[in-house]
Amino acid sequence: MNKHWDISDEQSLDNAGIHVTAVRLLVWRTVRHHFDNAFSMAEVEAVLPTVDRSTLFRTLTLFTRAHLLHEIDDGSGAQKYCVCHLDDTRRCEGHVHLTCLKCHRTYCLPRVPIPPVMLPAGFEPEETEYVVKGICSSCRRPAP
Amino acid sequence: MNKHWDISDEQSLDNAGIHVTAVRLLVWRTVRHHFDNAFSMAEVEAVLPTVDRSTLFRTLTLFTRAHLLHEIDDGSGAQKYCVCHLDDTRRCEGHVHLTCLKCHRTYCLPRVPIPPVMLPAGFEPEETEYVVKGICSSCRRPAP
DNA sequence: TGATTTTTGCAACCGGGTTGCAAATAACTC
DNA sequence: GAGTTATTTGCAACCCGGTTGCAAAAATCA
Repeated sequence: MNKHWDISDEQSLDNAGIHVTAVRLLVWRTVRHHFDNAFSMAEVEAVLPTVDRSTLFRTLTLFTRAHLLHEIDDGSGAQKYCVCHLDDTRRCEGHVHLTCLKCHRTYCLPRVPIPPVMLPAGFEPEETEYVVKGICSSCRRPAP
Repeated sequence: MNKHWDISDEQSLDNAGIHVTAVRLLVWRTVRHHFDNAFSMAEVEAVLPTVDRSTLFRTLTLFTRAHLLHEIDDGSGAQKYCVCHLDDTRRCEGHVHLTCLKCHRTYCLPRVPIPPVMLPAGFEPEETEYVVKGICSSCRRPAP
């Protein structure tokens, strides 16, 4: 078992072929441990005010290309990212996402694959986005 | 049979409870007859340079609230709109969309409903976005 | 150590969306 | 039809998220 949560933060960057630097390690630690669901660049920025916006953008892009993160487009206007939690054997893409219209949090459902549909002949699919918008459980029952 | 394409442009605005003005009629005629697939505000703007951006935005928002248009979020960064072509009895929402990564055109598949998935208990769904990104047939076989 | 590559921060820019406000237009009232 | 009020429109400006050019800083190589 060589799952992500068994290896150190430095290791996982290195395994992904990413040259480890102080900033990258800081960003990676933050997105890995600070957020329990999908996050936007602005949210990371708020937690790490020392890291510049452009650096953050380039770092997140780098992580995404290395398949450490995957991008979610939840319609909020801001690109969201989520740490890939599945084993290497299975791509962490192709699953359903939930997004709350009230608190604007976005959740991955990594165990719920996107059901396929019949596409018109001639269209060559590459990836599919399945986002359910609604009210999440924490927003339905407000804090007592 | 009282389908949209049987009644005049003024009529369909009026039927939707929209107060008809010159600009609104112009915009409605354009989006109805000029585009064969989903369009962005910028595209309408390019066709109607006399109409101001803010007016266009407010008009499209008005049409959307009146269910003459529906919004599509295809991940291009720009909000897309599409004329609702189905009868009043069926909502024109809840179908699959295609978007081409090359030409950035977005197509409605109004006859392909979104297959449902099992959602976690406590989440109250309101609407679902199902967008397939890929290469459309016109982009696969380039013009001879 | 000095030269070269990579990474980072700063500044500025871009596109799409959105708002406040005043002018223009339309609708009411007398 | 003139005067008043409400609605619609255009202008300007702003906001936000994303993105790029460039030079300073840091790391790597020789």
